[in-house]
Amino acid sequence: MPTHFHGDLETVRALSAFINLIRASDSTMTKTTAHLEELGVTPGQFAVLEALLHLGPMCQHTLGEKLLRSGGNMTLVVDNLERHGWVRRERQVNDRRMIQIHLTPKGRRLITRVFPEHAKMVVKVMSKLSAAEQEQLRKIARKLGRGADELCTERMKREKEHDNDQTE
Amino acid sequence: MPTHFHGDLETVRALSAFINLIRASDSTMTKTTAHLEELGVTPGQFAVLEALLHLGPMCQHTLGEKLLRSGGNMTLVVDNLERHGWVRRERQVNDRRMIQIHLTPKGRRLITRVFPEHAKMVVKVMSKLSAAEQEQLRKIARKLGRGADELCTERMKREKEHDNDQTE
DNA sequence: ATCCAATCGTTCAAGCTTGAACGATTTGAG
DNA sequence: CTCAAATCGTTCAAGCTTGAACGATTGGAT
Repeated sequence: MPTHFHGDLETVRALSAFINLIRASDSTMTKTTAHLEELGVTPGQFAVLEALLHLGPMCQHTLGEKLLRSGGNMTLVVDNLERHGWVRRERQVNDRRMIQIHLTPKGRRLITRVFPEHAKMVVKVMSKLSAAEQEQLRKIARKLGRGADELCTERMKREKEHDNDQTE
Repeated sequence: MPTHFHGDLETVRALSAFINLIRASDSTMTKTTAHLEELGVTPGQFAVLEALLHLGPMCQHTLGEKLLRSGGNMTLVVDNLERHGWVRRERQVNDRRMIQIHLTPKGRRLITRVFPEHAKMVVKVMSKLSAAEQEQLRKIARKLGRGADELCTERMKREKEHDNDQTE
C-alpha cells in the first residue's frame, strides 16, 4: 500500500520503510508457516520447538524472552505442546520457581522432520533477493530491532524511576 | 536470537535475514502501537482509519486486501469502529453486494489527531537507521514482500488448475 | 430468460495474544 | 533470622485473527 501521506521528507522516508517492513514480514511469515497447518502445529508452537531444538532446554520465562511473547502465552503454548506429547515440563530442584521445558523424543522427531521443510520455504521466499540484499536486510533489520527494543527498555526504565519518584 | 542452526551457506543466510526481519517487524510494531492503547484504538482499527483517511472510502473487501486481513476480520473491526461512531457503512446502489466504508466527522477528527503521533513514533524508531539505510530497507522489503505475495498467488493458481483438472 | 459460478459480507468455532491479578518460591537487606 | 521485594508460572477476561460455511447479489454462458 503506497503511503498517500504528504509530509516532510524524513517522515515520508520513515513511514515508507516502516510500512514495507511490516508488509514484508507479514507476507513472508504467512507464506513460510502455511505448510505447518496440515501438521496441526501452530506458528507459536513451531517457534518453541525450534528454539528447544537449536538452543536446548530452557525455562518458560527465557523462552518468552527469546520469542518476544508474554508469560501467559508461553503457558498456553507449552500446555498445548505438552498435550501433544512433544515437550515435558521439569521443575528445577535448585530453584523451584522455574520449570525447564524439554523436547520429548516424539517432539524431537517432529521438529527434526519439519524444520528442514521450513528452512526450504524460507530459502525459497528469500531467493527473491540476491545474496547481497539478504545480507543487507539482515544487518539493517538487526540494527532496527535492537534499536526498538532499547527504546522499550529505556521507556520502562524511565517509568520505573518516575514511579520511584512518586512513591518516595 | 542467533540461529544455532548449522547448514549450508545459502540456508543460513536466508534464515538469518528472515529471523531478523520478523523480529524487527515485531519490535517496531509493538513500539509504534503502544500509544494507541490508551485511546481505546486497536492496531487493526488504526490501520483501517488510516487507510480511509489517506486512500478515501472503500468497500470492506478492498480494505481487507490493502491490509492483508481476512473478510471475517474486516467485518469485526468495522463493527467495532461503527460502534465507536468513527465510520459508517453505506450500501452501494449499483452493486448491492458491496458496502463502502466512510469516515464519520468524529472518526476523521480522531485519526487526524492520532496519525501525527504515530508518524512521530515511526520516525523515532526509524531514526536508529541512517537515511540511506531506511531507503535500502524500503527497497529490499518491498521487493521481498512482492515476491512472497507472488509465490502465494502462484500457488493458489496452481491449486485452482489442479482442482479443475480433478473435476474435469 | 435461466441457471451456474463468482463475489461480497456475515457468522461461528477455534485458537492465539496480551495484561493484570494471583500464589509459590527465592533473594537480599537489615 | 525475618520479612519485603523480586521472580516465575498460572489463570482469567478481553480482544484479535483465521478459515469455513452460509445467504444475498451479480455477471455471464447457454
